[in-house]
Amino acid sequence: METPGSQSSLHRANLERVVRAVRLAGSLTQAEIARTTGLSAATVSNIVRELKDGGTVEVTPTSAGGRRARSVSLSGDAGIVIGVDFGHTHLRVAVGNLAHQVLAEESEPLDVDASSTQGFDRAEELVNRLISATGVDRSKIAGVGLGVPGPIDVESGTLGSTAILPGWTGTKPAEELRGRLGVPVHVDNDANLGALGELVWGSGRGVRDLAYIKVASGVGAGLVINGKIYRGPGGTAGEIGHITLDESGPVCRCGNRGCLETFAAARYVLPLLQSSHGTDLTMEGVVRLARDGDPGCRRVIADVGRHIGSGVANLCNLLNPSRVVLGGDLAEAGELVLGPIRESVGRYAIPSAARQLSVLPGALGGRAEVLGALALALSEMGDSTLLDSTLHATTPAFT
Amino acid sequence: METPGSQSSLHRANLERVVRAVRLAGSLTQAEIARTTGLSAATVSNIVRELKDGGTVEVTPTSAGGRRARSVSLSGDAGIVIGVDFGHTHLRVAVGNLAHQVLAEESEPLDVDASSTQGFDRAEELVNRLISATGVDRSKIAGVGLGVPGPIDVESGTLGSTAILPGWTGTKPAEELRGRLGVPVHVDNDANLGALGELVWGSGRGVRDLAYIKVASGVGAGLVINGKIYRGPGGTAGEIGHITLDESGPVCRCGNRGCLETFAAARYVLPLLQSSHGTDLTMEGVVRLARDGDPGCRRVIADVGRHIGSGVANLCNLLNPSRVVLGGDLAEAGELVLGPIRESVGRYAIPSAARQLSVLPGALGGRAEVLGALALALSEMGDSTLLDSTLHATTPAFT
DNA sequence: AGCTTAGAGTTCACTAGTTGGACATAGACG
DNA sequence: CGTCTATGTCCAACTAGTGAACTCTAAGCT
Repeated sequence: METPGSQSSLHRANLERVVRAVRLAGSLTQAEIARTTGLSAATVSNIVRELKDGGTVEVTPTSAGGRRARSVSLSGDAGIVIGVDFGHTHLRVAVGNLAHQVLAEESEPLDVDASSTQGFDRAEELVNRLISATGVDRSKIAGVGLGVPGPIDVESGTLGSTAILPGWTGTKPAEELRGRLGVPVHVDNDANLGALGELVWGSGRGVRDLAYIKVASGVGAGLVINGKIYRGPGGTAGEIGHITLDESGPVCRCGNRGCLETFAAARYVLPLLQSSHGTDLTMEGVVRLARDGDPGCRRVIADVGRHIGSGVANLCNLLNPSRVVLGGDLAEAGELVLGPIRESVGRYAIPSAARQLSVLPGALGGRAEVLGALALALSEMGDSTLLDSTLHATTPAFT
Repeated sequence: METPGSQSSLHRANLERVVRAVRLAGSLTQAEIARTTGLSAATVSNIVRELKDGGTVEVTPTSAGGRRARSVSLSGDAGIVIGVDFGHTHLRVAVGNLAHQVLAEESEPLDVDASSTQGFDRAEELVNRLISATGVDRSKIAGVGLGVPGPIDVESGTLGSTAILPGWTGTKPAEELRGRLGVPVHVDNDANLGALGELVWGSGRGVRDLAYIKVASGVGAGLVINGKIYRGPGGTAGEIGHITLDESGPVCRCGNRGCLETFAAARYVLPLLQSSHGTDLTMEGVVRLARDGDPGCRRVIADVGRHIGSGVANLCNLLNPSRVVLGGDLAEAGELVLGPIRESVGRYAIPSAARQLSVLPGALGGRAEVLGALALALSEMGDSTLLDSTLHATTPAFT
């Protein structure tokens, strides 16, 4: 690490400036780079040569109005990042490059009762499979982002006690995976990664401040503030599920009464339908039935929406984000749940805060978390362009 | 404005680095500067000479173990910033320097019915008085921070409609004051400035994330996230007063029911005591009576505290700040109100979020907003050291 | 008192890096 | 085919940081 303030650090900064400009635009000629970065043409010429020699960038001829300009674009295999997402029932892996393109992505079911060792074995295997499938050079792997479905202390990397996956409590997933893959691994919880995923590739593009609400077995939120995930000093920011909606409401697993979760999370909502719809109902099933017109399921989903809306209204008053993105299984219900949410927000949030808020369904579905893991890996390797948006990433159809 | 990425911008950055190091430490020898900034001794030598010639910095001899080291410190009159705070009943002005020292501060009553023109006349007058009192050079004024007690659109600078001061709606206070003083003026609302003041000089020192809750005629919060005021994309973040605590509670001026404000703000709470304690009661009076043992006032204050605590618990679940600072008249009640707040937070916030939260009274009382205005002026002129804390500012007794 | 030592600041030659201007290049347009 | 125009490259000039050598000062030791 060289000293900051030296000439070489300036040079490095300028290299990054150029790379960022190219990434944002997709491809640029040198003259365009000079204009957008404010650097002189001579400097750009030098920097492009250096980047080309280093393999970070590719140069292809173009036809233009004057001398033939050369189009500069990021070379696809300059660096590879990997996203791994452990869900409650699935394991997902994605491989991407520095140009924010997803090269490959795969998902497989994961047994909830699997031991952590088994889980990591499967993850390692799947990563290896995707790497050889895409034919990229293993040595090009720059970093890995890892998502876990539970509270994780980002400092120590230790998984907290209420993890959905039993038997994983107290493990250090990042360390474990790092040991197996031999590259830096960065970990975060699923709500935060979902937020990041939707921010970079989904419904949050072009926005700097958003909340991603994930409704599944519990209710959590990932907050993006100024384009970055906000975790709070203690790492527990975004616990919207335990906002109190009714002081004398049902008892929540957290010990309080009337938390949002007790009105919206699968574990509290599904029992309402068990007497009428059977005991092996899942959230997915409820959503499907509701879309097919089942009145009971519709009613339940609307009620859930209203309660979520109350929580979102509070969040909106406090944080005034420009967008709220709904993720998790529930998001599949579309307007059936979004309508009541918007209605509730409109009623309970102060008008000036609600006015410019848009409530959207996640665009990535269950992929939000893996793609967020990818984005985490990118951002941890110093890619500060993630929020500058208008990223034209090609997200291949999920296989 | 020169291009970023050039050598001269590097030089400028290094100048700032040195200034920052000196400000943080109070005074340093050149060798110490070199060590803390990572710059070489030669560079530091050049930069210090440049700063000394420019008058930004003063060099005084010291005795040390080797060659006599020269102690470098910011020269007191290198630049002056001014804070102006319009309160509901007071006008306050403070003068400070770049070393984060408050040179003079004064307050005078302001008639609520005063026209905005009158208000600005008074402000201009008071600023002029303090400037000549401190004997600083007018041309050294680098910027002004201005606080107004109402919703202000920071972009356009227009005061919103619910301002406490009647007849000020629609004015552009920053423009107005800029016209009179001839220097850049930056404006924000009182809650945000209070937060900034407590962050830099008060109960928020050493912390990066805090919420400043101001309870007065209404209830508002200023949020500091990552050491900076967070206003939200629409500029209305921090509206904790309109969090819904009881869907069927009293009707609030915002049109909803059961907002925190209806349980905690002076305008809703004072009427509760009017039949027993007379109609010309103020919040200040209630606090005084409560401290003297009046059971009714104590009860009311405790109830207010409990409700605020509920709101803070929600905030805490969402943002997980490391500190909550209570400001406004109510803060004078001390433990009478803090106790119930803490109790309520402990009950309603999830333990992991509440664990490392401290709820403190503001250390600056009614001065928080002016000092925050001072800090705003400093930060707007590119002083990014405000949060790096351990600032040993000397805050003279309030005159 | 005199010598030594060690840390502080300065000077200088050197190096890294950016820039303006001159120049070569290549297509478009008449 | 000449002209025009925008592009990319080269070179000399310039800016700014750095290591090494050097000077300076006070304290500690003999």
